[in-house]
Amino acid sequence: MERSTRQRTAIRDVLANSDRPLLADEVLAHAQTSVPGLGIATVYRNLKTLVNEESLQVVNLPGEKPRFEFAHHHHHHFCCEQCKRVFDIHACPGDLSRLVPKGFTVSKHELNLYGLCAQCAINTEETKLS
Amino acid sequence: MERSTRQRTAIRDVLANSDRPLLADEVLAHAQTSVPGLGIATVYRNLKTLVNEESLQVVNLPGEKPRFEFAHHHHHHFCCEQCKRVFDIHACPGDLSRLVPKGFTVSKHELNLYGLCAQCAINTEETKLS
DNA sequence: ACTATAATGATATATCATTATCATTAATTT
DNA sequence: AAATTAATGATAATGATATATCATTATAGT
Repeated sequence: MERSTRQRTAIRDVLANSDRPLLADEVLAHAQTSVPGLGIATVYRNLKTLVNEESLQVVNLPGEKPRFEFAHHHHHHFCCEQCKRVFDIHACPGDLSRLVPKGFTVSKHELNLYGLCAQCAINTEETKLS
Repeated sequence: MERSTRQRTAIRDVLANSDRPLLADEVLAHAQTSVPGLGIATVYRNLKTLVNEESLQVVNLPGEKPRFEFAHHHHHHFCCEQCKRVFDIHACPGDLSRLVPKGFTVSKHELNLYGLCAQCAINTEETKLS
């Protein structure tokens, strides 16, 4: 059966406590604060397991490496063009079947927004003023 | 200077006459009907050139290889879950800045719809009846 | 504590789309 | 028609990422 290890716990905790999807490298870096020797292979192994058991969702944005977050209700993503962090967006435009041609059926949709996050918007504003 | 070759013309024609984004392999297959000996390297070379000069747009869908289409006005994509073809959707939900948290600014968005295209929806319906 | 074996870490290797290489072909210019 | 050289085609090489390998470590049941 599955065993509880410090590595596995650390990896899961990092993802459980994140409010945004993380890169494998980010998971590694954060988890290494509690388990210094942690290797990237273990991160990949655990991510794969969690994805297979559908605990984790993969967030794929064009030109970006996959990010991972615990599966939760339907939502979308916002990618900050400055800091490159990806945020969850819990609002949704709703039913979009009106957008497709006659005869097409829509079963799901994904929406990615791009722009500046609050933090980067402030920094950009400050830069302009100085 | 740039020379006009049968290969280049064939590749451009395929893309110019397509109403949906095509995979490199699809471009190759279609262009080979007019230039049988055409190689994949030439397809990639020409795609790259066209993307660099911003004539072509790259369409990246999660888990899919890149597709290519001539650049035109803002639009979205519909991916048929059955035949895997990707269609352009010219309708748009419009301004989505209402969806993001306070302080965030939205500069662009991309929307991917999934479901069945008209053709596959009919086939699925027929299968159910038989 | 002992045992069985799941899990790990380091790194070699696989994968596979894309690019580079280079001999050959063929489109332009003269 | 000849010369120049851009473009092509075949395929080896690359690059980025993820996985496999395997000796070692450490968890959990007895």
